[in-house]
Amino acid sequence: MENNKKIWGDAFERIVEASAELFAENAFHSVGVREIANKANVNISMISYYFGGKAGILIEILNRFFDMQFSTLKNSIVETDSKEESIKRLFRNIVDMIRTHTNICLIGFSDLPNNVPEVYELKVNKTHQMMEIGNQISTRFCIDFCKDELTHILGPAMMSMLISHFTHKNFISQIYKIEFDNNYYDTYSNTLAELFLYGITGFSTEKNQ
Amino acid sequence: MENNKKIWGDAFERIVEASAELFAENAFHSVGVREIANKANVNISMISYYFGGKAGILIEILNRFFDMQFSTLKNSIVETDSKEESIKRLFRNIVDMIRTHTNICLIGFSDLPNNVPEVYELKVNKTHQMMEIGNQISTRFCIDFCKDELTHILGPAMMSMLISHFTHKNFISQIYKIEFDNNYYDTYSNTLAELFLYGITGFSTEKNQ
Amino acid sequence: MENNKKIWGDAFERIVEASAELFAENAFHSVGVREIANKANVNISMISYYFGGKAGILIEILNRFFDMQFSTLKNSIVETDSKEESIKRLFRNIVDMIRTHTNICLIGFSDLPNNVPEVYELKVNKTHQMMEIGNQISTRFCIDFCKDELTHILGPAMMSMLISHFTHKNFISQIYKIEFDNNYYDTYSNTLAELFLYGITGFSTEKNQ
Amino acid sequence: MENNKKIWGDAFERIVEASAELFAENAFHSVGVREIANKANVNISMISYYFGGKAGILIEILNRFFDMQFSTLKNSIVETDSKEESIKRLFRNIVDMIRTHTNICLIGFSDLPNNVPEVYELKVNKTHQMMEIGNQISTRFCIDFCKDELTHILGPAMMSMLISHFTHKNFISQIYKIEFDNNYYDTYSNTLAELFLYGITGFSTEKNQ
DNA sequence: TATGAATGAGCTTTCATTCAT
DNA sequence: GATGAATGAAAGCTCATTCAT
Repeated sequence: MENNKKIWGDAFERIVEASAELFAENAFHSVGVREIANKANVNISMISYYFGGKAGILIEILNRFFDMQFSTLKNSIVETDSKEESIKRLFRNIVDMIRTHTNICLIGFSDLPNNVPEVYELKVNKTHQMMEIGNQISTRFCIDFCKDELTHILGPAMMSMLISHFTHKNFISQIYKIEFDNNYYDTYSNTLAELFLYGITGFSTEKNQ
Repeated sequence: MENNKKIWGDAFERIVEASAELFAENAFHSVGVREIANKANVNISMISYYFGGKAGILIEILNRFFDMQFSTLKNSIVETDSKEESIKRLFRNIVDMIRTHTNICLIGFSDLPNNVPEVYELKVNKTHQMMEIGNQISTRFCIDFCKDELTHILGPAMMSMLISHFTHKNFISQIYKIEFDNNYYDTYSNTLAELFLYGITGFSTEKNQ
Repeated sequence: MENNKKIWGDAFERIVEASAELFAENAFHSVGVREIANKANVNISMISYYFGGKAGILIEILNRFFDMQFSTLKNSIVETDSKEESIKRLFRNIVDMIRTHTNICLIGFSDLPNNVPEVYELKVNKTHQMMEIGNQISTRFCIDFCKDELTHILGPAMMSMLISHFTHKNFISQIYKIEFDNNYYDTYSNTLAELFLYGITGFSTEKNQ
Repeated sequence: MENNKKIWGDAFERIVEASAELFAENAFHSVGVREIANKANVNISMISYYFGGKAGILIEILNRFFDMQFSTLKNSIVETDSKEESIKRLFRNIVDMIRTHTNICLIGFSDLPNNVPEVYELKVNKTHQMMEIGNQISTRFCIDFCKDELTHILGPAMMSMLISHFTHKNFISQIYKIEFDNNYYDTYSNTLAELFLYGITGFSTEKNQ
């Protein structure tokens, strides 16, 4: 498929982008191929032609998501970092990733459809790989405190924490009149990193000093 | 509707329960009314009869979820608690709530459909109420460290952290052979409470002592 | 059924009236029993109970219509009338009938559903009786000019002419700002009677004198 | 839509014809899309594809009807005609139109559904146009006798008279054993024209001479 | 008599996909 | 490569009617 993308016109890419936008806003099953084809400005039958069906687009998006996520995590491991620097760099990188690829990340982190076999399998496989990477990261800077069996608690907890703002963003912006700019996301990333490092007690101390 | 439930037969309740199970497993839009009617063992037209349409079931479930969530949060505020006791009690109560009403909670915490106007409005309203309760809780035991503007970060982060395990449960259980019993959830609740209180640094210290 | 009406409460009558109103405005098949029951303020099942089904209401209405129509026509024959008096009296009586029982007449004159066997049969029977009455009327005052085979042309033509205003009333009143009062209907009845008697040529002469 | 008809297959036309037949026999609301699709020998979803829904077919038919009716009326105005020739030509042309397009005309003249907004609007618009054309015709050959305010009486009366036979045809043919051939319709058209011109008095004189 | 929950067949419309061109 | 007409299944919903109470 990677090869075909070069041969095929940019219709392929337009479909992916349109779908990412639509799937991020509404559930996979509630987005129709007509809607996608419309937004992408391509003929309906191109979706089956390029992707073998609607699910194929989701697979493509998920593959991109997981590739991106894995490389972001791996690239965040810097040997010379202290534990605090590690976590802060990690959180900053993840937040950057989500900000620059919000749609794809919202889709990747959301509850994916379990009733589409291909998607389900991919999710199982990638979750498995994710856990391994999580272990590597734990090993890197948490070796002295994280028991193995807790990886599966702290890992998902950390990722869920980080994405939570983006899934609630629309609602939060209706209530609090906040401008979500670079400054905001620096604070966001740091606040959660410090929460993760020192908890609300340590966090408070630091902030109030 | 609360009154009607007593008058109406238990078909009403069977529909709610079947739907909760199905909506928890797959997205709202990918569950059909025929599937619901089958599982609930009722005639398909009873869904419109009782709920005015498929969306009505989701509204009923969401109302139950938010009622439950609000009362759980409010009931977790005990004046005599220390900060640590507060957080631990809160986390324990939320985990209990999720365990006893897993389906409803998975639905309530998940990305709800934005393209169903009634559901969207309810979500906006309830998110607003939720933020107010979050503020009350912050005020109760975080007054000395939580700046107001951080409620909207820590609140969603906390809830997302707590639900994260349940959304990943099926995948985790395929990888790690863990028995999810009372002991497990005591640990789970405590681990996250301590993470939230002291971060991974304080957490590790305590655990390793 | 005549007997039952006295025994039964006025629910029977309320159903007939509500249905007449609804059937007059919209086609029989597009009016639901719920709508009828609502408007008549009775329980849905009363319709089947009293009338044996939705079609039963239409049958009741049609029977009333044909009874009314037949007696109106018969009562319009006055031995001592001249031909002109006959026609004018006839037209006046029919217009009166339509004005006082507009809904029932609109239903009776409209295209009745052919796909409801009971209704179809009734329509065939009553049309047959109607033709006989038409013949009697022709015989009474048209004997010298109407060949038998023309009854089936002039009869329907006359009735259609007379009802035509009422079927178009809503549209006409949107275009011409006319008050439909007693005066209007005197003119209406007379205009058509004269048209029927003398045609537009005779009619014009008379009017312009 | 006129353009598309050429591009689209003859499925479009088959749907229109099948629907015209069915709508002419039974009310719009009592004809199902399955029935139409069956008769037209097309897939059921083609109805939404081509017409956007069942109502779209009716709109198409009504547009054809009104176009046809308007051009028939306009084409019946011949400058050199005497008043009698005018009316006779007009009636002959209308009867011809109804005979060659019976189904469409029966639909167009019948009580259209008021509860389909698009249809209702079209009916209002076209009735308005129809009245204007009626005025033109009155002006042409009735200028000396028809007061303006009577157009809305004589116009509908005339059209209703002419269509009346076709709506009663099935019932009439069950009672009178008449062959409805060219001769019959020549008589039919002439009888009504003379009725309209001279009334039953003049009519009888002429016929009996 | 009167109720309203329950039924099952039916409705129109939309779905993702295919195929001849 | 690309089109858009065509397909058949399934979607959510409404229908008139029935039945136990």
